[in-house]
Amino acid sequence: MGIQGLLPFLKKSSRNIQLSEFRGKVAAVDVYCWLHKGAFSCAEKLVKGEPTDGYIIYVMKQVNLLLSHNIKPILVFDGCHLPAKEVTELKRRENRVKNRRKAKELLREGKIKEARECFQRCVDITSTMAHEVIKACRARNIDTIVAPYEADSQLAFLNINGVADIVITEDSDLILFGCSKIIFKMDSNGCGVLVEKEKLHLSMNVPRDKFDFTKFRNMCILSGCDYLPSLHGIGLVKACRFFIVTSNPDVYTVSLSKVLNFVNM
DNA sequence: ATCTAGTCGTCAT
DNA sequence: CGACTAGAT
Repeated sequence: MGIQGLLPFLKKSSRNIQLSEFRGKVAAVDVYCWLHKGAFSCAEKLVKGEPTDGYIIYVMKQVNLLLSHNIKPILVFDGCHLPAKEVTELKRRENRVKNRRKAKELLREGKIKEARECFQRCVDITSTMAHEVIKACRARNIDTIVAPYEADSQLAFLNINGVADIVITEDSDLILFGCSKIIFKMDSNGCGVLVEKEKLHLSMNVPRDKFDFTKFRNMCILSGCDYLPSLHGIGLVKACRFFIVTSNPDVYTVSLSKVLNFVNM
């Protein structure tokens, strides 16, 4: 679930853009997002195990959109699952099985439209599908990378080290990973929302020289994240208010009573 | 005003 | 994954 409500919180650090602004740049792409959207168009065939290239067509359409703006794409794929997220993965698998049963049932009853919705809910992006897209890219000389684990950190690495000027994703965690420029909600017209690291202080309501990225990251962690149970009643706004006044930027050594006292709970 | 937990949409005809 | 929202605090 990442950080709840991070993108709306960062409205002052965001602006609408068009891909044409990034002519000549290199973009690292979180392909999982495109794979998932593309799989929607051919969900039933994928679940039934029937051959389809619908998702490949969609990914390549997006790739062509970047190329048409003279942007060089580097497609980053997910590698191994993180052991820390195994529980989440198991729940998702369970959900898929449930929806698959329901889809087949609806199909028998002749409720085609409702069945399709269930099929779309239980699509799984397999490594075989990823490999098909990689082959399609290789045939067209498009760079692809398979990350050791989740693509997030690989995307951030490429951006921080200057290999990629921008990152294209739907995952707000990339902001915490330290990316300088991220495009969210990119549509098929090349419009999207750009979030810049250099503008993060605007959303925290502090002057640029008072902004500390570590504080920002710890503020997000305090508001609640995937990796550990979170404090009830503390969201981004309260976490932000706390970190503006505290001199200690370390979320782990700050005393709990201090936090609770500050937000008067 | 803020937080939580649940539901819905992503494609494309 | 996020967006949106009803409902609780």
